[in-house]
Amino acid sequence: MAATTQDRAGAKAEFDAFLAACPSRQLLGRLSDKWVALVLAALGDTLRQPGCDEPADARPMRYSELSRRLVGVSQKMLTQTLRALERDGLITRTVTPTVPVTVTYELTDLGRSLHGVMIGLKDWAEVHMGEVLANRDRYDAAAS
Amino acid sequence: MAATTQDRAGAKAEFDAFLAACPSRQLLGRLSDKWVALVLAALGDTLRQPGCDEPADARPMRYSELSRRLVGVSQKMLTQTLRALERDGLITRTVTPTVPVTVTYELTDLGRSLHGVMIGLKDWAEVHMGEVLANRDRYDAAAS
DNA sequence: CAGGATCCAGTAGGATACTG
DNA sequence: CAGTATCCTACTGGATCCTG
Repeated sequence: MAATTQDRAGAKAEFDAFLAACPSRQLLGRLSDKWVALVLAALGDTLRQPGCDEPADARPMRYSELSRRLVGVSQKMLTQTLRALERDGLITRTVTPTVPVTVTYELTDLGRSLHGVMIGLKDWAEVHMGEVLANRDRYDAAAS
Repeated sequence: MAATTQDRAGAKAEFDAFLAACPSRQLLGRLSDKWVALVLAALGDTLRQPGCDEPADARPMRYSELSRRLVGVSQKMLTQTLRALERDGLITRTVTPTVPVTVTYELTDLGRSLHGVMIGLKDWAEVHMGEVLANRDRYDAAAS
């Protein structure tokens, strides 16, 4: 997944996010979004529920299911994020003409390739939260 | 680095970024920042320069060096980002009282543990940029 | 149910000028 | 060199109302 070494050795990407004009800089900005991380995490996480330990394969999720999982997300942000991810080809949107309509979202292969990174980010935040909190206290105390 | 499986198996974190009130949600929001990703990537990337292939250990970077590497960053954003990262204990700030003053930034152990994830994100953006661009074209064309 | 449309407050973030 | 301080705009993003 994190093929950092390989990338430099083999076919070097012609994109460089360190450069302001590079499209990858803009893409990085797009991916660096709380809701993007959470949506991607949620969509890939469905089968990793308590009880089941194997990642298996992701189950599509409905709009309402996502909005319930991402506690506090506004429908505007959720829709906006989903649209952007769909446009970039990270997720698919499937409309089933039931009454009322059913819409499901699912990771594409491309989205799955990013899922690991996003889970890594989310997990890092959860695992190191305590340490970060302690660091903040120390920093703020020093500035007394 | 991405100990996703391990985290669930072992000591489950008491933080859950899916919950709005959880501090880790706010931390995720902070980390989900273009400049955070680029600063962290830059600080850990110093020894992985062309020519040298081994990651070895990161060299501290000066403020001006960072601002040159992160093309297009404003001093406000750079300073703001560096302060936040320092407060959270991800980087250290060292002032050497030369004339004029020299300030260097370096990853802490905590910062290094996040570096891999951030590099993963940046590299993903660069590697899959072409594919994403193609997906966008297809999406926009379909909405004609 | 799954959004679209609109309004509006808050803030992110650039530009500029100044300092130890 | 490495910032701090201030101003100001543009966009983010929540709240609200409406629809197929």
